[in-house]
Amino acid sequence: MNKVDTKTNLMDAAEQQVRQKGADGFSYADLSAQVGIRKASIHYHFPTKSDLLTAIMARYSQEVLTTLDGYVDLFPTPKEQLIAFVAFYRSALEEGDKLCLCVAFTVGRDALAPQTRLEISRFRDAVATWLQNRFEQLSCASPARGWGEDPTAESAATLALVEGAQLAARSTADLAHYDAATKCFLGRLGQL
Amino acid sequence: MNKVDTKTNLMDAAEQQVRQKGADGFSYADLSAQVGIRKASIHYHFPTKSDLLTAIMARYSQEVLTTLDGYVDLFPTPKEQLIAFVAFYRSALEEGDKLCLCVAFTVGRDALAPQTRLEISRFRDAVATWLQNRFEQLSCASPARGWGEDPTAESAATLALVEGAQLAARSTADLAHYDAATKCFLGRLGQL
DNA sequence: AATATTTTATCTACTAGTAGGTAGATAGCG
DNA sequence: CGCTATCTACCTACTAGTAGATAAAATATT
Repeated sequence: MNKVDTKTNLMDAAEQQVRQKGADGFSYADLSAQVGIRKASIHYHFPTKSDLLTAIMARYSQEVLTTLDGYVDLFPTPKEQLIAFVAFYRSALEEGDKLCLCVAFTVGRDALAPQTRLEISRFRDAVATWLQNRFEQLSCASPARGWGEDPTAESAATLALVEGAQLAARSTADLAHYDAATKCFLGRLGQL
Repeated sequence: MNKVDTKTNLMDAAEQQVRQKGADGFSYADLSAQVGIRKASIHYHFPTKSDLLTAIMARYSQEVLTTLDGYVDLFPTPKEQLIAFVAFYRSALEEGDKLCLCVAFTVGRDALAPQTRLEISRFRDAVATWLQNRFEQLSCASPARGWGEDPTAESAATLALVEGAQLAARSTADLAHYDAATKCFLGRLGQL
């Protein structure tokens, strides 16, 4: 079905746009040019821009959380799972010109529809919980090494670190800034 | 001089708007209503929006760097200076509805004028250098404690942490998220 | 000191272009 | 025929920015 693909194409284009320029940084006209469909036709698939934004946030959330859960099966230790987490947030930057959708949405958060905001905070909570579980396992596996004394705080700090590292990289479109910001964390992980 | 104040009022209003909603999130009409001047009159003071954005970034940069340099004189140890740094980024959040101007600009960075971008990256570099100097002093004062082995990396990590913590707080307009994200860092500092 | 000129800061009124969104026609398909 | 997906054509509201008038204040000239 080519018809269904149009919807996916629109979501792909919109996600890319938001991650590059923010929710206010693109228009249905931009999408129209990118997907090769008339501007008005977009409204058939997504009646309002809010619908579109909510849809891409929900899809993004699902995809990322599936990936993270996959890491739990894929890597045997919490240490390796956390390394994969940092690498995943690095890969989300692509050429240094994109951010995590969640980060891109946060700046203009007040102008978003409540449903979009809900999707965003659900995502953030889920990622934080995932991280917290990793740190809890870490404290069981190798206690009293400075890790896992407060898995909740470690989780919040790690999420802030990778999101902040994305901002640093985005500010000059240079992935080296991401690597610099995450170096110490990875170094401390490596000592386990 | 009331005349000069108008310019300052415009910059104050614009800075607040950008930090709340991003550069694309406000218009000259919004500013007009806020400052009590006709929309067209704003162009007298700032011919283009880019001029205005560059001006507020330059002013912000100067103010923040002056504050940070003040901390070096105000607090005797790098440890206390770093604690003040984390507190300063917390205070920039105000009620949880504002971000560091630099963070707010970074999402829509591609659409900004080159001069604005320059001002942003200069600011980022200056803050990173300030942090690096603190970590270098820290490694002299109390070496071999896990700190200061790589002041450059510690600096990048700390900047990413506070900026990421701001995002976390902004996402739910709750300062507690900032505190959670910075708790481990402050805890590790406190052990010195 | 009185008058003329320029500058400053604002206004009203307008432009071209873009935003998100709507109405209604149309083409293809089961 | 009815449904899906698209189109053309349009709307209203808003965007940044411009043109030109105006009143007051600062500066220069007589």
